[in-house]
Amino acid sequence: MYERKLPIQEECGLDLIREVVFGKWKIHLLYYISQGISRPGQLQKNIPEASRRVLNIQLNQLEDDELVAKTVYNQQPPKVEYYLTDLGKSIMPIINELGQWGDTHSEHLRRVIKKRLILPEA
Amino acid sequence: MYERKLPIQEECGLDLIREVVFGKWKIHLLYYISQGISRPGQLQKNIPEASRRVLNIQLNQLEDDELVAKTVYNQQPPKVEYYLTDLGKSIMPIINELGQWGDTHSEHLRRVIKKRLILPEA
DNA sequence: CGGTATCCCTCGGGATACTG
DNA sequence: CAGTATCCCGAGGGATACCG
Repeated sequence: MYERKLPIQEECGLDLIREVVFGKWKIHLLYYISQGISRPGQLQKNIPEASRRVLNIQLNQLEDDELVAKTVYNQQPPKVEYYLTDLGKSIMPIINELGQWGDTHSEHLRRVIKKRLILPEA
Repeated sequence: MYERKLPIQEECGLDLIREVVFGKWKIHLLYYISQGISRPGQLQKNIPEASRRVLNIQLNQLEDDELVAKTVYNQQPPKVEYYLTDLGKSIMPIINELGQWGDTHSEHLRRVIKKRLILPEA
């Protein structure tokens, strides 16, 4: 009965997840795209705290990771529509659960997070 | 029929989640603690890629956010045991799902992630 | 409207060494 | 064994301006 040195199976799943969805705005982007908000301008409006540049970077990464894809319409003015791939769709249930969890405990979470922002000046 | 400017409910859940679980090792820590690996030294062994310092920082944040708590035994040598709070327990199902999703798609994910690391030298 | 380039700066996180 | 202090670095991300 050897102990496993590295519980590869479980551990790596979490590592991979982190690589793919731990950008500051990635879960938001996935969420909004899943809601049919497909155009970059719309996404930007829904996440005003993020700059256009960062949003594009993270969209590109999501594209590289094949969680989203886009349709480019060759016209003036340009028009682009993002959509979830099958892989992207497969992760949405979990992201929705995360969002719900955050909502459910929002009061508590807001409290502890604020503490983090204020205490430092002690 | 007004459009909602800010879909506060859903959006904020995701923001809060990010604040609480998006440290580099937080989901790993939660996972291992949930598996009964409660002592700092053991956690360290299971996450050798992380330094002791960072692990402690993230454990402290998880503590601040009240996802985990610890028991300190006043003895020599010292002994500390972390455990999940009710709030922490409540998020484990989702984290497990994340891990499973990562495992399920590990082949695909490893492929696209590697691409990210190699292409840049073009 | 969509995308990228440049610049800059914060801060998360790694290494090491020290205290209880 | 557990925790913290110091030092340092790179990446991630914000602002702005410019091409298609």
